[in-house]
Amino acid sequence: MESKRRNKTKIVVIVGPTASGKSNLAVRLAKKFKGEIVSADSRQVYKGMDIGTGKITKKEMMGVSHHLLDIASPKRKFTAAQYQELAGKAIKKINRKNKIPFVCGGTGFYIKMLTEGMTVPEVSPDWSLRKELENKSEKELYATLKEMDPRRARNIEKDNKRRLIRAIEVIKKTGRSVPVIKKSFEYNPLFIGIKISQEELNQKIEKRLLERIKQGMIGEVKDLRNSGLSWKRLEEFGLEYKWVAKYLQNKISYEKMMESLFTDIKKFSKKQMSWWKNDEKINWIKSYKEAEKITENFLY
RNA sequence: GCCGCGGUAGCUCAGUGGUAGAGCGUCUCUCUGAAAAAGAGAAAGUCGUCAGUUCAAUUCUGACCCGCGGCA
Repeated sequence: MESKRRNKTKIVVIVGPTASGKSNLAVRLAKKFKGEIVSADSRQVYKGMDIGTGKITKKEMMGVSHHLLDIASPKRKFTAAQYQELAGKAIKKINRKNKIPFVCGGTGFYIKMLTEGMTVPEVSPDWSLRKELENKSEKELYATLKEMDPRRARNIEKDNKRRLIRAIEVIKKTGRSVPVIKKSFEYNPLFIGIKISQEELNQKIEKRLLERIKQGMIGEVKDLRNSGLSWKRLEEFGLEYKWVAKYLQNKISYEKMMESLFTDIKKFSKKQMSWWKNDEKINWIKSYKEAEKITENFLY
């Protein structure tokens, strides 16, 4: 096992819920161990979405290079497969400079795709087909899938419309069954998770939200709208963008917006944890010192 | 003090003479190009208290307690 691992690129992966202080930990570690950061965040990839996503500022970067921020237009949908490819490239690039890649972010699915090298069917989304299938019921879609791809039908969730549509999309385009997931572990990762109680996290979330408001989060959403994004699209992004957009359309009051933001962000943080809490590969740390020590042992 | 309305799951409320439901929340879980997305499952109530009618009461009756509104 060890000899096998020796040839693989070492990466340090930092996970944790929103507001737990991942970015700061990543920067400190990267600075100490000559690293660069690869973000794993499905919203921070978009340009113009800064305050609402909690994107790190130039100053906070402390000179450490960051990859996969501001690489997509919010007008188009960025996908997990694109992420996988671009993150892979970024890691190679960092590696060639003899630096250590530090993957840091809150999107569990992206991290999983990257570290487990999941091979996802190479069929790009067909939005008109999806729209068409959207009109059918889950039952109908399941029946269709069962006929076209019984293998995939066996392990899919019958009530999950979105996934049923995707599976049908794949079989329609390729004519072949949705393949069983293959995993390839290209990297040798060290997983570091930030341990924090839900109560403490909730306090941080509330404090941070008030700060974001002060920093002009509402104006940011207005700007995005003025740049041509539809309200529907803004709501699709979720959390800050969703609730501020509803507020700006006068669908809800300011109080309702704040209340929904608190509850939704807390909910989101719990959902994030469900990706990691039972993962035995993760080293849960409580302090920077601990993280530094584990990283040092791992790298040298 | 009188009149009216209400007291059912952590919260907001349905409901029925045969010991109860929903939404939200909580907890588990899934995750095959939207993942801040999409979906699944579970736990949870002495139905305000006491008494009466009844084979049977959360449901009907009475008293009491608590909350809200109105009149004094």
